[in-house]
Amino acid sequence: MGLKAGDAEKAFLEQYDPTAFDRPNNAVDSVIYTVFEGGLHVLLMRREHHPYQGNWSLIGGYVDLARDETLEDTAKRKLLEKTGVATPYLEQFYTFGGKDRDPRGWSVTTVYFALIPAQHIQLQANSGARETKWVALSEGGVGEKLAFDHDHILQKCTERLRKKVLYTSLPVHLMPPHFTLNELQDVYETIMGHKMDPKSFRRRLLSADILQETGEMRQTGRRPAKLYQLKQADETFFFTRNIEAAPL
Amino acid sequence: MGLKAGDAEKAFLEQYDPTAFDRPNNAVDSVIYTVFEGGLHVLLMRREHHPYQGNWSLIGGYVDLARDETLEDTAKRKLLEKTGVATPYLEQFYTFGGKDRDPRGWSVTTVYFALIPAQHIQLQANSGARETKWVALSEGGVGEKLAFDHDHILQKCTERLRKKVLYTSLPVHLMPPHFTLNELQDVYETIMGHKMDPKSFRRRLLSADILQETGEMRQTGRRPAKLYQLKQADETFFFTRNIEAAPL
DNA sequence: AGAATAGTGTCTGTAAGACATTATGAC
DNA sequence: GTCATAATGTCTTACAGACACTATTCT
Repeated sequence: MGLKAGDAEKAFLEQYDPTAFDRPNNAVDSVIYTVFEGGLHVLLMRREHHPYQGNWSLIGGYVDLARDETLEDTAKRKLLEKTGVATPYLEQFYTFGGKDRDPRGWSVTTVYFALIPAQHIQLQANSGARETKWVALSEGGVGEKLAFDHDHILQKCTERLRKKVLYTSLPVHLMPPHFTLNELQDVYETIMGHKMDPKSFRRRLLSADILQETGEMRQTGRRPAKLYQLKQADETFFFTRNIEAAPL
Repeated sequence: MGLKAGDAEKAFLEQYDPTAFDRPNNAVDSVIYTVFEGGLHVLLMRREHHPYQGNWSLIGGYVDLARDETLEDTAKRKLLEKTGVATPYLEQFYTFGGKDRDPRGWSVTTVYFALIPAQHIQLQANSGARETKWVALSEGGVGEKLAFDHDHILQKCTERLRKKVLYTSLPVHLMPPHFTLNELQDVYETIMGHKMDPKSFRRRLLSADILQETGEMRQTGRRPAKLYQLKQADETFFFTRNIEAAPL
C-alpha cells in the first residue's frame, strides 16, 4: 500500500458519515457479586427512566463516547458511580445482542462481572438519589423480574462464576485484605453451594502459592487462626484439576 | 407497575429518537479455524473498502439490523457468505470496544470463533469477487499486518483455543464425519503444539463417551484403524483435569 | 521376515476425597 | 477437664504420564 492508498483512506475518513447506517444501541452492564451473611449477593439498581422505569436492573448504562476509552472504562465508571469502589476484580463475561431485548430496538450489551469484598459496601446515596440494593441469589436468580433480559444474564453469569470457582482462585477477590483459610473456604462453599473437605481445600490453596501468612492471628473465641493475605500480583490462579463439582 | 406506567412507557417509546445520542460502530468478526497439512489455519478476507482497503482481516462485517435477529445471526450470515458452511461449531470469544481501534471512531466488535472441518473448504468465489484465503498460524499469529486490531484479536483468540483444548473435546468439531482416533490425536497435537501419549489420549477420549465406532475401518496401507463418529447431541465435553500443558 | 501404524498392559506419579486425629484457645 | 474451631496425618481413589509390548496389515 503506497502513499496514494493512504491519501484515499484519509479522504474517505473525511467524508465518512457515522450516522449513515443504523447502529444498535450499545450498553455495558455489570453483575457485581459479594458474599455476606453466608450468601452470594448481587447489586441491583432501580431504573430512573423508561423503559422499565422503576424496575431493578444490573449496574450499567451507555458507553459515553467522550469519556470512555474502552468498554472496560464504561464498566469501571458505572461501578464507581454506584458503589464507590474503584478497582475491584472485573472480568468480561459475555455480550448479548439482538433486536428484541430492548423495546427501543436492536441493542447490544457487553456484560462484565465484578467481585468485591463485602467490607467495601458503603454505597447507596451516591450520585444523586439513585437507589441500589444487594439481593441474595438462590438457584442463580433473584426472586424478582428484572429489566430487559437481565434475569437471563444474571442466571448465565452466575452459572459461569460457579463453574469457574471449581478450578480457579477467583474467590480471593471477595475477601478483605486479611483473612483466614476457613473464611476463604466458607466463601468457596457459599458460591459452590456445597461443603468441601478442609484438608483438601488447604492443600490446594497453599500449594497454589498465592497466599502468604501475615504473621497475625484472628482472635475468635476459640483456637486462633492464621491470617493470610494475597501475594502481590494477584493474578487468578488456574488449578489443573477441578475440585469436586457441586451436586446440581 | 400499573397500567399508567405501561402507558407512560409506550408514550416514551413513541417519541424515542434512536439517533439522539452518539453510538459506537458495531461489528461482528469471526476467527475461523481449520486444521490441514499438519497446521492450524485461519480464514482471512481482503477488505474491499476503506479503511484498511486491500488489507487482510478476520471474517466479519456490520450487524444488519433488518436481517439479523442476534449477534450470532450476524456471525453465521458472514460465515455462510464467505465459506458456504452453514452450521459449524461457533462460540463467542470476546468483545473488543474502544475509541482508537477503528479510524472511523468509537467501535465495538464482538468476536466469535468457529471450527470447521478442512473437508468443507470450498470457499472462494462466493458472493462476488471478494477474496478469502487460509493462512497458517505460527506462534499464534500470521506473518502479516491485519486490518484494525485483528492481529491482537487473533493472538488472544488462539491463546484461548489452545488453552481450551487442554480440557475439552473441542477438536472433534474439526473432524470429518468419520475419523480415526489417531487422526483426532493429530489435530489435538497440532493445536497444542506438542505430542501426546497415544495410550493416555485414547483412555481420555473413550472414557468421555462422546464417540462411537462406525463399524468401518480406515484402510491405510498398514494395519487398518477403527473409524469413529460423534455421538448425537455433540455438546462439548469438559474433562475435570487438564491434559499436560503445552510447553510455551 | 521387516517396516509401519494401530492399539494394549501395566507401573508410576500427582493431586483430590475421606476421615480420623491432634492442637490451641475459652470457659 | 469440656467444647469448639484450627489444622494435620494418612489411606484411598481417580486419572494422567511413561513406556514396553502386542496386533494387523503391506511388501
